[in-house]
Amino acid sequence: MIKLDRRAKYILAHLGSGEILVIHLGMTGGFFERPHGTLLLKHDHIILELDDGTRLAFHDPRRFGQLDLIAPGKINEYKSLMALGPEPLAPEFTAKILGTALSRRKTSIKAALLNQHVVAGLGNIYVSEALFLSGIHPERLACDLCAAEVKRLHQAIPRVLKAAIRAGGSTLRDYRHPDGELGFFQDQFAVYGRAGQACPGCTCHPNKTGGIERITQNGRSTFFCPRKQS
DNA sequence: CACGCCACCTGTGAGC
DNA sequence: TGCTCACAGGTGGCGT
Repeated sequence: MIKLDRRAKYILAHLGSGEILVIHLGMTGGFFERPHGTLLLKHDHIILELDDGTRLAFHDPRRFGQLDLIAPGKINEYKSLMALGPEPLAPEFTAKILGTALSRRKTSIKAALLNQHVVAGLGNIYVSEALFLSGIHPERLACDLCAAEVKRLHQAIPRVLKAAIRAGGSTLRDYRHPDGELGFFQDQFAVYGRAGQACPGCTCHPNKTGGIERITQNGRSTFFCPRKQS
């Protein structure tokens, strides 16, 4: 392997052969060292032997992950990467670009942000968090947002992602691994998974008003504060 | 084309 | 205690 790269939620491993190994960790995928002579674990699906002899296992209990070996020069034809939207942490991600993309979407802002063609790399958790930070109701239509709201969203998205990266990512309740370190951003969630609780800095009383609410949009949970998001 | 829905998969935890 | 079952998520295929 020559170098590791990333695009959206995909890891790109450039091999000496010119091939590129495209890796998506899915929900529960990850690489773990399995020294020679040690046993593989249940859910170790693929074994990689590195140049220095290190034996790595791709461990993925739910098998949502994927590995694709792309022939030299063919990465631009790889469909999963072709139509991805801008990287939210790159300079190319401007409020104007975001606003233009959203103005063409006649779906909820929640669904639009989950769409990797609009912005690349946001998952269900971070969409809820970004909408809360922006004060935008998740059921609003993407094309109905005003410029000020797009601007707030454009600021909130990198803020949420950077905070999550700083905290080492998020580890949800059903994924634990003896060798794997856990992320701790889940402890900082403002709304995600906190239905019925008070949101940060909440001045209303959860027991009287209901606190954070959970709804289902396009088959996925959304958490939001109906008083702070409109 | 754009959108919604469902399948894929398995560990977890609530409820009986 | 032991069982069943709904639920969680990212992506892609399919139907509308």
